[in-house]
Amino acid sequence: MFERFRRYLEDKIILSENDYQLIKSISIVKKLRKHQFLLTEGDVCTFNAFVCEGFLRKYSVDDKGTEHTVYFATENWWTADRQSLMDGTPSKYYIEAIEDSAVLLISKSNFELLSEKIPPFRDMVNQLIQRSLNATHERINNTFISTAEEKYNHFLKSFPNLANRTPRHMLASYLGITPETLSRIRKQVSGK
Amino acid sequence: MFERFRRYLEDKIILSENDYQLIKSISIVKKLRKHQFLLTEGDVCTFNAFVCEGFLRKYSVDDKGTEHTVYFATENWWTADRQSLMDGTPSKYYIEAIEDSAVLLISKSNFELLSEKIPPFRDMVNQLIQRSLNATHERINNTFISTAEEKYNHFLKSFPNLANRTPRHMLASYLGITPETLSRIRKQVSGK
DNA sequence: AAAAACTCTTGATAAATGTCAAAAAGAATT
DNA sequence: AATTCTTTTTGACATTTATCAAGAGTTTTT
Repeated sequence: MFERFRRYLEDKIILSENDYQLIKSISIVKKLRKHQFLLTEGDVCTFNAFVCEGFLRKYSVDDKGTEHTVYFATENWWTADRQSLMDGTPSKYYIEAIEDSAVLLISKSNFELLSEKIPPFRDMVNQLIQRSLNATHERINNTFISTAEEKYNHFLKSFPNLANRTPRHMLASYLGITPETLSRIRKQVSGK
Repeated sequence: MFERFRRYLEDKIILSENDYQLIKSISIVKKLRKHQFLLTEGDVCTFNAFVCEGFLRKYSVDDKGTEHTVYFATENWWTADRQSLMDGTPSKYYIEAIEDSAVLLISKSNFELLSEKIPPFRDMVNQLIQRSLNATHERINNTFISTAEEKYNHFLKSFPNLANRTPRHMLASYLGITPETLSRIRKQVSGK
């Protein structure tokens, strides 16, 4: 499993063999079966997770019991609850495997160690976070600008490889609409 | 004006007098009158801006000409279009002074210089971006979870000091509702 | 101070999306 | 292959929010 992560890193930054050994030594492989949780509400998140294979989502549950998907993560993506990780507060989110998955866990302290010892790693992470922030702002903007149908089409265009893998009701909850509305939109769109 | 920024920095990190002199030497003070733009759509954003005083907002304009406020910035906040800044692409956003304001501009290259020469500065910035990302995720989650009224109340609670300063139609566009709906909500809420 | 230009509120109506219930389709399990 | 469980679709109806138009308040400009 670590090989995946290594290839990911090789693609982004240049590291010594020692660096890779250090990273490998602190990485924990975790396999998850479909429906299994990596994090549940109330937990304090203690890791960053790199997705080697599979498909996960992060979601919250509101007072009425409705799920709201805030994030998907598939191969080569990261996932965690950064808020909880940063502040040590209990998480409001669930992170659940949508498919059988394998992730690499790096604990908070080890992650800080890596950032300290390996500047290129630190810079890579900071750039990722920047990009993530940009993408999240973009998502907010789209959410407000678009109708349900436009949001659906925008998702298809942005994540063509996720479209078929994503259960509809999870996609609906990611778009902020009900499964029924999504179903009707899909019918309309296919008729065009 | 630089004094404001200095106090802000003193509050967060420990720097030498030399560091402050360096920072001061590359900071550009810019005063903005109400309605004046710091950035307009199509511009490439070339700076990070620290708000010394005043009140600004960042918004996009959709096909129908409707404005969508994505961000407010007041004293001690930062503003920029990071996407455009990072990639050198034309911005989709306007940044406009809502009140007479004074900002400190730091160009992209000087900002990188500071991050390189002054590690505490770099760390501070990275932490800010992390927090901003957390807040933005939180905002997305709230947007989906909440009704218009809840979003309004949440804004009041989160930014009590902005509530009275913010023109209603801009607040409405930040919440993703129309000014008319906001007006009706305010009437309801005040009746309680 | 009057006029003009915004901003906010109110009312009537329309459109989009949500809710609830049930049927249909698809997967997983026996 | 049959059964059970889950997911998706469909229909009828309700609710929320948007739209359009007009009027009341505020600010800004002349």
